[in-house]
Amino acid sequence: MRDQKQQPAGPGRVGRLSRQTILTAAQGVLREEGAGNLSMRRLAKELSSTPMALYHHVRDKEELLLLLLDAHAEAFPRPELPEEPRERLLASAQVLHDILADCPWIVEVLASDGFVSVSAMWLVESMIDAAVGCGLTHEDAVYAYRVIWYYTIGELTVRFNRERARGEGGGPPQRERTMRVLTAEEYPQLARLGGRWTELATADNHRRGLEAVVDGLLRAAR
Amino acid sequence: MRDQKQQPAGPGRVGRLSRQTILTAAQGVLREEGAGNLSMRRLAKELSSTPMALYHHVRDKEELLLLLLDAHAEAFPRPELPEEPRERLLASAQVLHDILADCPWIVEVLASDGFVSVSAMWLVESMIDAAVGCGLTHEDAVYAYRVIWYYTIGELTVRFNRERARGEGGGPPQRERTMRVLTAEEYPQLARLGGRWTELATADNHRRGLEAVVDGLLRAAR
DNA sequence: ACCTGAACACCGTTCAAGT
DNA sequence: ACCTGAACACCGTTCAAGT
Repeated sequence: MRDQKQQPAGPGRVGRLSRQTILTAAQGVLREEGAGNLSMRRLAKELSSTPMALYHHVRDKEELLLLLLDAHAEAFPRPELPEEPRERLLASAQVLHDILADCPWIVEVLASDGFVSVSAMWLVESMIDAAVGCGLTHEDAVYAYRVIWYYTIGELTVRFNRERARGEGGGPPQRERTMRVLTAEEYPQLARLGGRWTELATADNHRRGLEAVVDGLLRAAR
Repeated sequence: MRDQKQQPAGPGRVGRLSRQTILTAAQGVLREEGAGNLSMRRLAKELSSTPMALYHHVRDKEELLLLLLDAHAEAFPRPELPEEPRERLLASAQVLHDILADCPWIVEVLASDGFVSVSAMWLVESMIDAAVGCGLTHEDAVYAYRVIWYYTIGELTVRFNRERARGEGGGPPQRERTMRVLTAEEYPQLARLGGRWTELATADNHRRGLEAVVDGLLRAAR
């Protein structure tokens, strides 16, 4: 895990709290009450401690979230990847997506310019290698990774937000959320866009778009 | 603008406040102090009113943001679009991106499953029409729109977050933000990913990725 | 070094009352 | 109908002190 070296076994486990106990408690809150309820104060309460005690073990909330992401990525099963480059690129990107799909709370942390977790860099490497194997220059392969990254987090952002709007994930009581979606009254031409506007986004469809994106990125290769 | 019909000229302009004055004030705060400082309370102060007064004109903060997005989209110049379908699809998607690129504050509202602003539905239609013109079925064209939408908001999310991390956009005093980026110490293989990891994401590069995505989506057409 | 209590500077939103 | 004041139920983070 990230920062292993800074806290190998020396300081950090003298007092009641440690990075590890904090992380475990955070995972508990996430599991029981959802991402919307994970706050430094809630977490302190969970540990029968004070908010400030936490700041002795993590710099701030963002670091905590990064640590959680890293732990999640590390625990995620590492599937066998195909050898054939294009298949390998697709499979790696799919794993990346699947890792993140389990973490609605990373939306707050998606800030970063790429996948930040050390525990998942093997995936980034796998994707770039596969793209090079497909005939892209190294620079184009890095760029291809970025485009796939954008597509992935775009899909996830929309997905998580929709779930949140529907009240999944144990958020607060969830007052009636009218799902502010365009109505035919506001926008008469809506019908032209085809029905089932909202029902199209499932896991399968992520794969389908992923294939299109990848093929587009590889179209000029070799 | 959205909800024009609900407040044509009847109620809503009797008291000191109206949707319009609130929107104008919000645009001011956005311009002067950035998205991070736009709160219902800040806005009430700007209008020398109370937070609750606002709730008489907008349902909640989300509606306010949607209204702002819609006004922005409406004010955005509507460029001439090329006739040729592929070029038209590319150009429409680029305009969609450019409209949103001016609104760092929409990240909070990107919840929605597609572009929600009525004032910009012409773009969605343009994209879907162009995709059909390229030989996609209507259903595939709608799906293509979604993939492009994911790519677009993914790119924007990363872009805005990077800007925020760098302290642009008039946020709070911005304490030293060490830009929690992977270091070579944490991840020795970092060099393999190529330098200029962060410098690749500019407007030009959005276009380049967009072309790849579009070509991938159109690859099986006709 | 590790933890506590109190405080700072905020949020969005609701309730009950005023005009 | 429109607006106010006070309150509810929170945030992340800092400061000064304790052991």
